[in-house]
Amino acid sequence: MAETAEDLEDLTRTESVASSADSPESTPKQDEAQTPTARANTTKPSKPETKRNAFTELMAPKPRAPISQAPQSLASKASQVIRGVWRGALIEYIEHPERFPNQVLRVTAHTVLIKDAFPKSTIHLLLLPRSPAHYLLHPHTAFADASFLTTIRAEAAEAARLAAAELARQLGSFSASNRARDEAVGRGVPPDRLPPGRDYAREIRVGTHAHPSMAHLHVHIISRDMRSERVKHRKHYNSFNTPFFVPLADYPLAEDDVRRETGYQNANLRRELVCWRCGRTFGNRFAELKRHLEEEFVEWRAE
Amino acid sequence: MAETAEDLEDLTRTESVASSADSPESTPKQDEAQTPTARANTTKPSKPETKRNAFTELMAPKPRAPISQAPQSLASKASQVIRGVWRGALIEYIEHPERFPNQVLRVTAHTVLIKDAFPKSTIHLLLLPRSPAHYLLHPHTAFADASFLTTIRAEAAEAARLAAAELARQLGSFSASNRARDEAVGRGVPPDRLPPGRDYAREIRVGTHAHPSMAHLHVHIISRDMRSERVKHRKHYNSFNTPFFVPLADYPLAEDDVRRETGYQNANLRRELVCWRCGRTFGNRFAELKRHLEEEFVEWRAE
DNA sequence: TATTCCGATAGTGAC
DNA sequence: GTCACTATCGGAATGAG
Repeated sequence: MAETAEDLEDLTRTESVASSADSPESTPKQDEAQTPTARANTTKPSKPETKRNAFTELMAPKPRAPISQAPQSLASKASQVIRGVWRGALIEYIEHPERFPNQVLRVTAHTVLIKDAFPKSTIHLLLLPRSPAHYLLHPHTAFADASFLTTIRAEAAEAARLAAAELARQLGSFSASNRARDEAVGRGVPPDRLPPGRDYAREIRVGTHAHPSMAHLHVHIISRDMRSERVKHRKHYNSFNTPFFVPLADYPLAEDDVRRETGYQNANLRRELVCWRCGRTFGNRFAELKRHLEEEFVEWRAE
Repeated sequence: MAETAEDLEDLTRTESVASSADSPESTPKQDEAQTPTARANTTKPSKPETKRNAFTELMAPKPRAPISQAPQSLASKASQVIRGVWRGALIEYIEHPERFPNQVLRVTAHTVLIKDAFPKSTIHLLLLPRSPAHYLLHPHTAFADASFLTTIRAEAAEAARLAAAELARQLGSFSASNRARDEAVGRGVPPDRLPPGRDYAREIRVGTHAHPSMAHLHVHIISRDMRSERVKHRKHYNSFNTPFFVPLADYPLAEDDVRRETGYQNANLRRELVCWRCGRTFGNRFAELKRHLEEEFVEWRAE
């Protein structure tokens, strides 16, 4: 899977959507921050050699919350509850996207787009709304707000285009239906005169999980394949391949939509495994599904 | 555990109970027997470098039983059913003890005494009755025969003495109550004038399993400790440390003895784990019990 | 429905 | 209640000095 990891690295460099990050990976200030008194609330990674992400960032040593504090709003208290536990890890990307130049792909007024730290497909991005009024809401609640939904949908569409372009870059050379375009690129044909290639946008899905584990609102932008060594158990797979995955297009959900029901969604996660591509069933035999997905991947990318 | 393995090797050499084995480990005939036509019913190990035991012996490739055979007695048919499957592996020790000089400790008119191939304690022997009229019976049935029981008991007692002597040899130097004897041995005191040491016979248990998996009647002669890397799961442990283990002294069982009941014995195998020495309970936490048994072993051998 | 580690549980096949 | 192998399932901790 090293190939995949390297290719995802490339994704940060291929597009014109430069992140707003402007701080270099390492600065003298970080070394100064090693003294406990200098750390205070702005946490820094204690081991510079550790690859930085929101998890290491969030879990970095910090003093216990002081007994005497300035009065807080209810909103910031809620945020405080989340901070410092894994459920709240995404807040770091939202509040400090510039700290993660390797993960953050795009920052707009409304969202931060990052690479999922544990991608479940060849391409797996997360779109994180920045609005504090929304970002701790359950997706079903947040996307009941029509205006907010419209905003996020537009950003998600842009993210999906980016994901499709990266998928084309990574897999285009394996694709039969993309061959003419691929060869034209090889001949130096300018972009505006290239023949249409495979429609990779069709292979990108956009949606939420019915029961997110990470507290902050996030929309998955994920390629169809489910080929990743990070897919390690049934729930990983079923969370993207049953109605537990709620397409962003389906929002707002009707009040009586069955997908709101906890029991129904828990059952979805425990369903028998079914190949997303050929429909073959695998019961509980996850390892067998994994081997099968490898074969399907080869055929899928060759379409 | 290499120490244990080596010490068990020693057991074949320490006592005067020479096995009846007289054939060397390897003969030219075995190589001749490699051709399929020469194998017939007397199976040979196909890979000479593999350490030989009844399992490799029994499982070695052999031709299917020929369609046309001489008429057989019912007894030999029963034996035929067992032959060639794991449940019948012990027959090789019974019929061909001379093939296993490293496993067989003693052969008498009535029994073969072997080292268990997967010992569940520091000392773990199996006493195999040679009587074809008994050796495929369930232990509860076989030991309802008073005369047979008397014979096997006498042999088992001898086997237990052998086991105790080997335990003393392996562990005597760690034992407080054995120190005087140990030091006397060191000073060259003749055996008949040695002070009494620790009573290792008390640490040897003799009995059967209520539901044996190996088809041929076998009596376990096992040291008390249960310290062995071959103890790998709960059933291994509980089969020796619940009423699933039936002391030979308890035979014949009464008709209404609860230990005859299948449901009761299956429950015994699934019981929560309890340390045989201190009575501490471990629920289902087998790994924790294993670590605890290591500590108990050190204290037990120091008694 | 975060991951990771450890370990308990279950099914299979065995020349 | 044979073993050995593979895998599934289940709980607990989760950073760092």
